[in-house]
Amino acid sequence: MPELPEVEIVRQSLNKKITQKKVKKVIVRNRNLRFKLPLEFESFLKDKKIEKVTRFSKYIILNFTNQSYCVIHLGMSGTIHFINENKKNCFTNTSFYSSVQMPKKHNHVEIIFVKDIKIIFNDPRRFGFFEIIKNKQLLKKRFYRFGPEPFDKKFNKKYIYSYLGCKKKNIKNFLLDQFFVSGIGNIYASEILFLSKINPSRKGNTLKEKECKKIVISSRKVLSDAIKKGGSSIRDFKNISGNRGNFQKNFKVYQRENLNCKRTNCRGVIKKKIISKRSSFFCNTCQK
DNA sequence: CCGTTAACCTGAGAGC
DNA sequence: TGCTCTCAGGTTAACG
Repeated sequence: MPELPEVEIVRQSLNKKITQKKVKKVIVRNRNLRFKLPLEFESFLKDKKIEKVTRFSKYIILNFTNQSYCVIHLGMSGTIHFINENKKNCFTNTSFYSSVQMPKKHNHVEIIFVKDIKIIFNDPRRFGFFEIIKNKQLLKKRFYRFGPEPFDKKFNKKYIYSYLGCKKKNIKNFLLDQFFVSGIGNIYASEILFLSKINPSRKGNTLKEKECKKIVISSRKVLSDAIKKGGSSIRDFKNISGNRGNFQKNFKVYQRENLNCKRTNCRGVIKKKIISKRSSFFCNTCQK
């Protein structure tokens, strides 16, 4: 489901809700996630206190006060629900896939804090996963191969131009490659290329420096706009606190096949093309 | 090393 | 209704 903006929204609300809270109990109903949940998972979390909740790329990182960590990936369909037993019907805006009614069937992990506050990890497809990381060095090691996030100043024209070099892979796949750039997924890759006026099928080695610059600017714009709008909710998601993702209303190309191009003075029509088994949307007229 | 493919899963929606 | 097929916001092991 979630790309950088959606994960950031989840991080923000989690950070508000569980900072300084101590884990009282962990219940695992299904260990068979994308990677099998380690056997020591429950005991590792128990009695640890949350210092803060951070994020790298599409990963949520629970930072414990003793400098250890729990890394969470939501996969395609994972959601985190916040529940305060003292205030019934209190959900955070951490769901982008499911409706308010959580199908209990897919509640795989519950982390219960003091004062009857808990978070529930729900994931129908089970592509999501948890990892425990014992110290700062190991956390650094976990992400050392990852490319910079678009907001990082290392993600600049020169970096992109030299990384693409003579490589023949198409630019759409580069944007999805987390070792090149971290946090972009299938929706935002299409949106970023539209804003950059670059056709998703263009081979990496054909991009000019000026186009690399455009990718820097547009990826920052698309992702930060999406965060401002609370992320994208493709399914008809609503939650009780009333917050929901709204960026889907701003999509210029994603899921707009056969509709008119939104760029001023462009009379093009949005096309859909399967690139490496994943759908890409683009304007055949203004994306060269 | 590079680029592509299959595999991991469930559920919704389309078409018959 | 019910069956089959396709598709979905991601990652990674394996292959040529």
